[in-house]
Parts: sequence; structure tokens; C-alpha cells
Amino acid sequence: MRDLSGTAFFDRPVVEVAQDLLGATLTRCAPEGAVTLRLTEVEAYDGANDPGSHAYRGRTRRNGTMFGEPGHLYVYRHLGLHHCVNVVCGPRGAASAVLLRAGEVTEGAALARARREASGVARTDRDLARGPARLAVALGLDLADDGAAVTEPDGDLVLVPAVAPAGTVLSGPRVGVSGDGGNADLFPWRFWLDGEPSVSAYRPAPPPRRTPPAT
DNA sequence: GGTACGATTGTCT
DNA sequence: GACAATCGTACCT
Repeated sequence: MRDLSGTAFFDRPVVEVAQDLLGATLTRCAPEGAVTLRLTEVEAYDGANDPGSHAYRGRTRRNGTMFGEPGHLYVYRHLGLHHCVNVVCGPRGAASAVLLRAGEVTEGAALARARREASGVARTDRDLARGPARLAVALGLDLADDGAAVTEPDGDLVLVPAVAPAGTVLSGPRVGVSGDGGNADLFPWRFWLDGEPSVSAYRPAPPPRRTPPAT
């Protein structure tokens, strides 16, 4: 059995890591308290080989973290409104990452809910981390956490893989990815735990916008 | 320097 | 079920 502690867990093929992350717990310690959630839904992005990945077109100012060490967070802002959280995987430079799409808050639910309310909307516990942007809010993560390591046992961010198989893992097309050229079926790299209520609802990517023909 | 668009969410009908 | 919000980044001229 390989030693998968520390960065070794993340220094593997991204699709492999993604599935192993299901059931893992991610704890975020902040001055106001700690929030722990159990990951129930993720998506894999395979760096330069994956048209849906931010890294497909090479290294840029935004995605530089993806090209760094595995086991670090890649946080980016989406639509100027939300934050999405990834964990860098594979060997350094592969620019692979796993998007954390949803989780179940197992500790610090009160704090997570307070954060959600502060962002404008209060919902049920089930909804606290149901969806990538909500997950980021629940954990209190934003761009300032881009590049943070999750492999330090004493750090503010600690990701602990599940010790036992988390349950039935299902897979399917990724959500909201328009950069795959419409070939969502070629990358069935969305993984979630069967029967988990915290898994976000599936929404197919909207068709790419086209300039209307000049009639 | 300018423009188009996005790994989503919340609200409105 | 459909659409607007909102701004940083990437890409083009």
C-alpha cells in the first residue's frame, strides 16, 4: 500500500484523486470558529489535456496556482459574484485540479449558516454547501485562500481523506462546462455519492451563444 | 485599449 | 423554467 499521506494523496491522476475525495472531510479553521464538511460531489479537470479546464490554454496570471504543487487550493472568482474552490492534483506542472462542488456540513453548521446569511440568503442546513459557490461561502474561502495548502495537519485548512470507501460513487457529465466543445460525454468526470441530499442539482451547460445571422 | 464571456446562483414568472 | 446579475480575465485589434 502506497503512503498517501500529505501531498502524495494529490500527486496522482486527477480522476483517481477526485473519486477518492468523496467522503473526505475538509476543515477550515478561522478566528470565529471551525467549519468541517464532508465532500459529496466533485469534478475533475485534467489540465492542458482537458478543453474544459482553465489550464487548457496554458498558464496565465489567474490559473498559476494550478501549475504549482499538488495539495494546494486554486480559488477563482466566477461571474464577478462567486468563488469556486479547487484542489490541485497530479505532479507539479500538470495543472490538474478537482473542483469541490458540494459537501455536507458536519461541524460548525451555525457558523456556516451565519456566513450564508451574511451573503444575503439563509437556507436550510442541506443547502449550506450545496453547489461550488455555496461551499466556498460556507467555509469562508475567497481569493485570499488561493494557493493555500490543505496538507498541513496543523494548518488552517486540513483535508482528511476518508478512511473507508465513502459509499456508492456515481459519475456523469460535468456541470456547466461549455469549453469542452459540447462533448460533455467525453469527460464524464463529475463524481458524487449516491443518495446524498447535499449533491447539487444537475444543470446541463447552456448552449454556446452565437452571433445572430445578419438577416 | 476594447470587448466578449464565464467550472453559478437567486429571483421572478 | 427562464433570465439577470456583475467583474475579472483572456483574447483580439
